[in-house]
Amino acid sequence: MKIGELARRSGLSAHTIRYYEQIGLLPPPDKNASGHRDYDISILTWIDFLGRLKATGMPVREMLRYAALREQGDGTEAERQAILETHREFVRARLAGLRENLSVLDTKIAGYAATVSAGVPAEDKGTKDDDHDHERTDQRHRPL
Amino acid sequence: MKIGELARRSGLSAHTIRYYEQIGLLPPPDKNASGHRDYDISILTWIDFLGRLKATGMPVREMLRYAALREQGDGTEAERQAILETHREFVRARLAGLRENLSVLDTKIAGYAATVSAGVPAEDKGTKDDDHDHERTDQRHRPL
DNA sequence: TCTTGACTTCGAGTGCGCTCGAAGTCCTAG
DNA sequence: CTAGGACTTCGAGCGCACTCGAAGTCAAGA
Repeated sequence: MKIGELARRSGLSAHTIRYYEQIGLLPPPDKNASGHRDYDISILTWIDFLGRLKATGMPVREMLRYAALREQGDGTEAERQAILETHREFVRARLAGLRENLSVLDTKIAGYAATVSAGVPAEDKGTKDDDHDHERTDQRHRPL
Repeated sequence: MKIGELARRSGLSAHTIRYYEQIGLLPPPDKNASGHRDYDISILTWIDFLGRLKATGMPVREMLRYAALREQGDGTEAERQAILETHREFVRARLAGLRENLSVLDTKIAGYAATVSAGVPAEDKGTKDDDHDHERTDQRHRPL
């Protein structure tokens, strides 16, 4: 498979694929007589996994550590596992934070919904810690 | 409250606070006789909310839209609500993706755990779509 | 009085992760 | 034979969100 096809199939651009190879995220592929890159289909699995690491917020530097171990092959499994376990904790924390923020968002939207439907009384809907924007602070106690 | 204290209390740096003001995320605060910024405590609520938008992946450009509406005040509620609802969908999608990737991560870690404990047989643990790294592709069918 | 240190504005620099363009080579179809 | 397009390397540029430093002002404490 040449780089163009890999680009199509992986969703990365050919530019990005070369960049990933350059920094060491992708192993250097075989090249044909013309010097063109010739990829094994299995690279797609790896690219997919890289995408997941990326999507979960792993920085490229960390992916590089993992990729280097993978290249080294046997004997690096424990370290690779450790990297993934650490990352898993990171992802779990992110999920928790995201869930919390989502609920704040829900509350705030509910506040707007109340305001909009009830026709502006915005004050004293009692969503406690969320004053749902308290507008410009300088007009104290909103004159109405 | 002066900028230093706000920095301490908000977790942002004074530099970042001025930057946020400059781009329009924070409203220009009163200034005292010496030209120093004098913040109302309520700004903390707003900064906290901005932090949540940021933590959930809202780009600064979008926060700016929202902040501008907030500055405009009354009559912009529906639009602000719409922004938040759109963002909520975005966050939900992210959560779903994150959860999926987390489970892939779990599977992969389980694969490593099996390899490590069983002492290398790595092949045929049967985690289906995850060959748990398939090492260097050029050593076909792994010679052992 | 002097010094310390928090504040001001302004513009330049940083780190990340690509993204693009230039200049050249090579394969294939018409 | 020629035109087109995909490929090569190399290095520069970009968008985002800060982050920092320089140079100067000002207020309060020893």
